[in-house]
Amino acid sequence: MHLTTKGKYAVTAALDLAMHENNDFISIADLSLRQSIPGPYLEQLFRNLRKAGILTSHRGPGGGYKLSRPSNEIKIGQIISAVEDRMDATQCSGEGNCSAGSKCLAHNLWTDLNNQVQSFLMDRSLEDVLRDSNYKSLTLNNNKKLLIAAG
Amino acid sequence: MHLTTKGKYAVTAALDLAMHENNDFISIADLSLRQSIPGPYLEQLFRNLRKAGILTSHRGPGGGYKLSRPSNEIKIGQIISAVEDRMDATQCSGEGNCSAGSKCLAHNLWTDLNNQVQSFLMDRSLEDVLRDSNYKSLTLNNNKKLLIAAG
DNA sequence: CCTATTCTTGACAAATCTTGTCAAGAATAT
DNA sequence: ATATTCTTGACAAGATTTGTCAAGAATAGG
Repeated sequence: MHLTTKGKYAVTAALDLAMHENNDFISIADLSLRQSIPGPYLEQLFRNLRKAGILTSHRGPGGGYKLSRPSNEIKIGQIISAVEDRMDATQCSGEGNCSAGSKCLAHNLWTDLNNQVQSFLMDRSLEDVLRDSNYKSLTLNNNKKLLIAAG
Repeated sequence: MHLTTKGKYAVTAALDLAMHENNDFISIADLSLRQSIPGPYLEQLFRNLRKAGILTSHRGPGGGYKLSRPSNEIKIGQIISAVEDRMDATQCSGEGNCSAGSKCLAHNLWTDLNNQVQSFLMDRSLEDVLRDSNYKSLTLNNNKKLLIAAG
């Protein structure tokens, strides 16, 4: 089970696109700058997201990328699946031949873990994550700052 | 979040030790053979498990390793913690400075995922896994075989 | 039509990590 | 004594991740 920066970059970039959902297309250059992700690397990741039908692109001046569906219809799990290829925790791709042709002692454990993680990621849309993460955090940070300043 | 064969080998080996809990010490050679894990590699992993207080060892003829506690008191999560050093899914080791000094858009998402996975692994002891995995699977396999043979 | 912009594609390279190996040494049972 | 087995440190091959690059195609705007 490997969740690398690849997947995390992809999610972050998609969250940025979700934040600017009403805008038109957003260029890789802008995204790269805002989220501190190397442009050419993001390019590579966006290939996969486009192929997976998650992003729509447009070339030429004013072109760029945007989400192909509303942010509440795109699950984090879909994004990760599109860019990560080693999320499976079993040694046998789930086939149950991990130990001399049959299931290893831990096979069911890893399968259960797979399901757990998969559910977690598929239960959360971009919208969900935005609602529950940064805005709230920023507010908290600001409050804290004000309190500190006031105290 | 990286769960590699390192962690999986360690769990498998610990499960083997748990299966032979009543026996005395078990040598790396035996374990290596039974579980198809490269001996010298297992050695390396067992260092960490010993340092973590999960295994007890004894040198000399008849020596080897055994669990330092009953198998129902050893959690899968403890084993994984002892050998894997990149299980954290955040980019910032949980410090919340993942994006220019403050939390990135996905920070809370990865923190929640960490907790989810950690709970899963800490909720399961070696005994739990043994009870729920291989024996049952073997039984199912045998039944299936019998049914196929009978059909 | 020309030009600047921006995605598209394929290939490549550096850095890091994982996986596995080895050898010399220390403890211990018989 | 001797064979067995862990102990420790270091090292190396392979795979993966991360990041780069360059040439090309589409397109908006003048």
